[in-house]
Amino acid sequence: MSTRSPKRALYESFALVAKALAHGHRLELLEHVGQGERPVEALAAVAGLSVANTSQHLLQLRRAGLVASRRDGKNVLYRLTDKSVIDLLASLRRVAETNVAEAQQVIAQYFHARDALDPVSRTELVKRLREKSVTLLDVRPEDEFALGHLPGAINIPLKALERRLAQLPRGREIVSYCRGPYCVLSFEAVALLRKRGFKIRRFEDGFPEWAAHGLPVEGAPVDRADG
Amino acid sequence: MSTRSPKRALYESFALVAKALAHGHRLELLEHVGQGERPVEALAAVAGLSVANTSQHLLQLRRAGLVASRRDGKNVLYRLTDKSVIDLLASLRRVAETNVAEAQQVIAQYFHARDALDPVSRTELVKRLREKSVTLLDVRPEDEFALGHLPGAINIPLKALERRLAQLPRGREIVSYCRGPYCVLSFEAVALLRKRGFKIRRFEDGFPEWAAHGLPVEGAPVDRADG
DNA sequence: GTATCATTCAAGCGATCTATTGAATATAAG
DNA sequence: CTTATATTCAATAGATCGCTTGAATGATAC
Repeated sequence: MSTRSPKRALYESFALVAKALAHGHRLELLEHVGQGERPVEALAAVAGLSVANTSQHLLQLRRAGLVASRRDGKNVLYRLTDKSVIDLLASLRRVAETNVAEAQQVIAQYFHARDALDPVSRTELVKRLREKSVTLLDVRPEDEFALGHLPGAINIPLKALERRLAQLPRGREIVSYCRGPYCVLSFEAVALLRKRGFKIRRFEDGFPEWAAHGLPVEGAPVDRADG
Repeated sequence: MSTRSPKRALYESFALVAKALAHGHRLELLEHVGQGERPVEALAAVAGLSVANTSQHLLQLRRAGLVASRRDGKNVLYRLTDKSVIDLLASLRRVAETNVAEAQQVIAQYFHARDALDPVSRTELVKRLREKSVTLLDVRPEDEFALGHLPGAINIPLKALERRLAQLPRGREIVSYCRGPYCVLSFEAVALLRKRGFKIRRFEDGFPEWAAHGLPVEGAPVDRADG
């Protein structure tokens, strides 16, 4: 391996991590793994990939130290190794959105309402929750909600939103969130609910970022000290 | 390009940035570009690569938005696009050093004295400089020093250190720094000077990180508002 | 204009990466 | 022990990447 100088060897180790990030499918898998511990099959389903392919990508992510796995009966559950992975993904997004024309174009075109949706920052959300002045809406699928969610959030998956409007408050401000800063679910939730006359804004991050900053979460399995 | 869904298109843009980081040579080039604006030839020389190869790598970095370039006479000068690139590199290093066995091994073996060298944090260094209780030593080559350095630092390139010991204070504490957290120059400087009886510690980061945090620098060309 | 220097482009070959397929392994259930 | 299920391994073909070579471009100097 390290037939080169230590300097080179170190750069190659860093490159190994970057290589693991260097594929759209793996970045998508990381976002899904970030919602909580899940088996390969479930990750394949949400990412729209074959199981074998998903397995290969996950193994690559594991070799790079970005995810870890444990066996649970017939399943192998994958999780992020570390909060530092969330930071890395955030840095990657930031560079792309400030410096890559194609990313800016996609964001402008499909996430156009981005600023118009009046995003709520993490610190603002913490404050608003403390003073109980907002209703939190989690629009992810039920199984992801079950793996952990922001405290007090109600879960109405985007697909069910239209027929469950009655569960949402009319006067009170709502803040919706989902898997991360570029997860479409809460973008669409805000668009839909505003059309229906609700007062709603978007949380600028998602569940994994919230948890990675050490803020309280509900419904998550205990973070077992691994062996 | 984006025949896929916007979500996929966005992931692919992010992957494009990661791809640019996914090669040891490009990471090394980024560290050198981070010292200041330099022509291709100079970068090729410090990185030990052919000019053509260096040019290709730099073009890839440019496509990914990590570096920018401008022509100055016969030369094309490359620079980092943005402070966010420094953050990204720092995040990448952090993940590798906490989660990748091979990186940990190299660090333990060749940068062994890492903790023993008693690194000085950025905030501590700011404080010590304010109270003028340390001498700052920049051990990078002269041309890099000329492109910008920490305020008040004296420049003695590592190669010249042994014959210029007289320029260093005996009683006073010295802090040395160079290109970044894993640049070997200041590791070796500390090792050498301690053997010679000097009181010296290592700054945990390097010049680019200092500058990226908005701290004052000296000797740098003005940051022209680009066109 | 011609000569010179720095950089980039274009083509090519070997090496690496990706997705698929079918077989192998590990665990659980009957 | 046999069967079923989840995941991984092994082999493969096609695509992409990395480096070298030699030619082309851009800018300066004469």
